[in-house]
Amino acid sequence: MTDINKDKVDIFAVAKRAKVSISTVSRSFNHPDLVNLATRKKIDTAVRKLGYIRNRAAQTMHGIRSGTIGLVVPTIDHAIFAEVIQAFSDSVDGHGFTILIASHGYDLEREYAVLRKFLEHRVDGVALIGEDHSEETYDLIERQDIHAISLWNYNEDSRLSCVGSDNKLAGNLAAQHLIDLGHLKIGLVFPPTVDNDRARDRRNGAQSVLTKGGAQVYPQWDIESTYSIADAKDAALRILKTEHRPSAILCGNDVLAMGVLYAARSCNLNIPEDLSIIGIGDFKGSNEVEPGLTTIRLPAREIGRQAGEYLSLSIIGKSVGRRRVSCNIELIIRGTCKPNS
Amino acid sequence: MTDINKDKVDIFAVAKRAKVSISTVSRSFNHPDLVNLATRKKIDTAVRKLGYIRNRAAQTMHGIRSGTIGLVVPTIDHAIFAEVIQAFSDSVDGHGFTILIASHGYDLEREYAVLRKFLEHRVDGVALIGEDHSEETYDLIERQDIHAISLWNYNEDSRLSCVGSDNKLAGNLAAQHLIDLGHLKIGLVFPPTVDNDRARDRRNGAQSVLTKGGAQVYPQWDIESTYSIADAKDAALRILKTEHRPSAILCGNDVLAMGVLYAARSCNLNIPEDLSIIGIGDFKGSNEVEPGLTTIRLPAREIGRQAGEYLSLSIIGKSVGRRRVSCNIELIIRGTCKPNS
DNA sequence: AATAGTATTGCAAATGTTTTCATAAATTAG
DNA sequence: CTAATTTATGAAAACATTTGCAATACTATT
Repeated sequence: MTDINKDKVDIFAVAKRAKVSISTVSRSFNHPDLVNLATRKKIDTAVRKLGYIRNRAAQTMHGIRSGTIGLVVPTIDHAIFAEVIQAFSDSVDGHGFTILIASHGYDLEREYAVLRKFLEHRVDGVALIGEDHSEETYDLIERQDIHAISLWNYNEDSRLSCVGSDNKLAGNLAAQHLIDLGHLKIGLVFPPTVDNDRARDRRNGAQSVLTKGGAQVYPQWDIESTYSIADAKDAALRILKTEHRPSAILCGNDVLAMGVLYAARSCNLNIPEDLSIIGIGDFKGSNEVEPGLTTIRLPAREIGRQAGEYLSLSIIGKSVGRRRVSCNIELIIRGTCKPNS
Repeated sequence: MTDINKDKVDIFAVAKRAKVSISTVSRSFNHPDLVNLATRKKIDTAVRKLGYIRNRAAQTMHGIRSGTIGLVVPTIDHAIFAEVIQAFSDSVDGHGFTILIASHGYDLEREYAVLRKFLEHRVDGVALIGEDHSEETYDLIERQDIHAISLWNYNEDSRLSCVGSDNKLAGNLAAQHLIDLGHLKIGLVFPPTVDNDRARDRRNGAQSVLTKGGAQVYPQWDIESTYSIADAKDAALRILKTEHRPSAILCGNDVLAMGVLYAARSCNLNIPEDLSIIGIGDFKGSNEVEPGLTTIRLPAREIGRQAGEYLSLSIIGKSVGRRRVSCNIELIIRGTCKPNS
């Protein structure tokens, strides 16, 4: 019986079967040019016959990179993050990295816990969403001196490298568009802004332009809604059912805007004749809905791609130092806004 | 200088600082009951001061589980998968597992490659979507004898354990509803069915009921659309603009149904008066759109949760053998279908 | 006070690789 | 034909842990 160690298929089994030493086997994987073609073929055959699969855990122990990148997001199940995650994944995949993913549900303590878990797995780098993180989290990243990047928001003073868009500017642009159209009675539908710098920046950006433009935002028109189309619809119904309603509603993102749009329709309001609506994000479907949603386009795929690219290169060592990348945003005019009469 | 090995913070550094042997440090992590409380405290302090983080790669080499689960999906950026992924992630997270994720873009060769990569990382288990996989993929899973599960589709003959819904039945139910309402001129909008058993099952399920019910599906009403609201809208416009159009359209999923709904609106057709639409899935927003989308609800979260639970337990060893779980689906009647006049 | 446990700790082997160094074989140059 | 290279391979140390076994120290019996 040649198969003494029955089923354990490790590098020894391969070496034995190919009648060479384990060094040669290892070399044939890592530096094939250093081993004879005939030998390599023998090894290859043995590998195939035995169904050998290399053990990265063992490799990682030599200071060799684990080939993994940790991605921590608030939640996977949001149109917006799903798109970023996909692009990020494709991008790092191209460099041979595998993604460890986890969500924290907007709980920064959980975010910290997830980060620690990732570090136990010796990820080569981590990507976080936005800039609101606990001090512990930032500390950990700095002490462990791990490659890290913040996605989605752009901030010239970011503590980490970042790839994202200027969310404050997004708020500015949306508000300015409404002001330019002559709207003065404006409603706001935003997600909770605590521990969420993206939403906060947009909101502040919008507010400042509105104030400057002389618009009124009555408190009862300023509502908070979780990131959910159902919630946003409910919330919007509350504003729209009153006699005294705004002529336009500015939404923190396109999902909320969709909710508002549906709410308007269920009140038999015509869009944009009876109400203007503007969103932020330009998600899938925003262009197809009738009428098409006027919004601020944030280049989700571009952000994910660039972030993945930068982080990969920075790990591989082809790029160093902090970098801050700002991805362009633009106003997309479709059918949900019209001049105030 | 006590810190000879400058920065390398491993179990030795901790041991030295706590003035105990590395065995004791290791034990204090893995079998705390076997080490004296005072010693444990010393170790704890050392760990904190040094910022030590355990190395799972080294642990994994002892046959200890890696604590990771590989999840391979066609794509992350689909409403439907995002929801399943989130639920699955939450579920396995509760058992201490971390997810490795990758997408293959409906390319089964890439799926195989991803699976191999995961196995190099010594994942404790893998989850795949559906039952269409290459023979190589099935082989690999069987030869490596790894815990595996197929999500999303239920099939009593599945080769792997599975947690999902009966997609054929979903097709049946959708078609039956239209038949029951007296529709006979029916259009079909489905995604490509090659290498996609879920879509294929739905389609076959729908077809068989339609045929039995005496409905007509003219070839020009039978269209294929990628999983995209934009594509579906375009496709639907082609049918709807003709004089001779169906009285109802059955869609392979809710995203496509949304596309059809928007297409109808842009043709100034009233839903459901001029056209009935039924989807499959019951995604977010399907309830909120006006009118609400009639559809077949597939319990995405439930599937993700149960799959995560089963796979975790099966890895931990609390459950064994193949299991096939069928998650209930139901017809959700909303506003997009009405009896044919 | 001696004996038998029991609680606590350390030593050393083991885990599956990679890599340095040394050695042997083959090739080339002189 | 010998010396000098070059090519190809193997032995053993290293990586960061866990764990079986042995040794020591303590506690409770009688």
